[in-house]
Amino acid sequence: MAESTRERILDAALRAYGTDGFAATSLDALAADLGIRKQTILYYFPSKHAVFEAVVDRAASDLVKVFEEEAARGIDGLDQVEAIVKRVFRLAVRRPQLLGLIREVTRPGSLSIDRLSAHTAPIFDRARDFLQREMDAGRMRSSNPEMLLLSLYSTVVGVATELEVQRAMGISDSLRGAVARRQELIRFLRAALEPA
Amino acid sequence: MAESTRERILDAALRAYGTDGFAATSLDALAADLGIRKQTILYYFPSKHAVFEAVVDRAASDLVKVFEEEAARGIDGLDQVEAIVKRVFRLAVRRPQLLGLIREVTRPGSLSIDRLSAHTAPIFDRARDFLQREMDAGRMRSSNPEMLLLSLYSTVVGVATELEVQRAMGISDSLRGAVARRQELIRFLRAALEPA
DNA sequence: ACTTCTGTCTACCAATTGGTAGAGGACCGT
DNA sequence: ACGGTCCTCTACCAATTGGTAGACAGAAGT
Repeated sequence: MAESTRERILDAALRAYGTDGFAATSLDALAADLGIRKQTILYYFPSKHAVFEAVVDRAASDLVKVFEEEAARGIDGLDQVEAIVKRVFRLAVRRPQLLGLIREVTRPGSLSIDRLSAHTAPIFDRARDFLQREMDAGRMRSSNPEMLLLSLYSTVVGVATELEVQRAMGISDSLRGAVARRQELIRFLRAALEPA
Repeated sequence: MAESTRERILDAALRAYGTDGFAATSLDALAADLGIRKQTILYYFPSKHAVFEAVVDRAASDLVKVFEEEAARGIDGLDQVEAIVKRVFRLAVRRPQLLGLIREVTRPGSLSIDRLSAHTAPIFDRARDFLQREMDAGRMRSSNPEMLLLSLYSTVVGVATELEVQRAMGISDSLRGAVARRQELIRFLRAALEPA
């Protein structure tokens, strides 16, 4: 079955908001990209901002699903960290706009940050518990798990999404480049996390 | 002497573009914030985009200055990394919009990325050389210096600027919080970089 | 006194913005 | 055949956008 109009709108909106941003994407541009009129968009969503919120909701639940799937496997220690990094990279390669949207939402002064937080809070909690558990078990260098989580988040998301910075540094952004980046990142994280 | 109108415009524009973004900031809003008409802004700058470029230029050279000052001290190994992290954090606390602007410019699909790169390329080169030198001297775990630089960049900038993510994780964003974050980050980086 | 230059303003403008009102077609169950 | 619902459209609209033209005031040079 062909994708419903509503779904097509959300797909196009994710692409546009994830690369150009919310403010820079007009309803007219979005509609033109889909070959429809903006009034059709406003039939499915009450306002431009409502489109954004729907996109955030869907992106967040996609993201959460990835983590839940991974967590369900119940791997231990640094292997678990490595597995998650690999998943995030696969996502960054396959659906770069998704991480772009996260970046858009988490910018200072964002409107829909709470909407995103509501989805992600449980996985943050779970991640923190995981780190604490691993530290207690001596499989990971002990430190403040919240701060560590923040460092991990920044590193992984940054390496996965800061493509322009990479270009500026002269790093190749080919697929082979992505694999190399991932490998180097995993080595970096293992070194940072291994117990002394 | 009172600040010139041109300087006042650049200050206000940095604040606005660094928090709300370029597209979301109209010339009218910018002018209203300064108590002038937008035509006065257009007297000093030929277009809205020219204002942005001027802001990027000034922000980039401020940033570069910070690094050059630090590099001039010629510290070795991990102490140098720690000193730079401290500088970046001081910047993040004192002028958060400056890092916000960097974030805006480095977003995928950005227009003025090349303008920023032109300024920062020399310090990236210098940083890469520094890392290579330290590895050769055995003061740092050896790995690909370019990739390592990217990991460092992501981690430092992320921890310094991802305030909304920190809120979502339940981390305090007070000044004391910033100090704690910095301390934890330095421990994290030391662990990641120390030779085996 | 006259001119020139600098800076800020008022008055516009065409294009674009998000959003409303409602027509009309396609498909539905009856 | 027919009323209702679903979907997409045309036709508008008021507000806002970035940008132009030019008036006007003050200071400076001559």
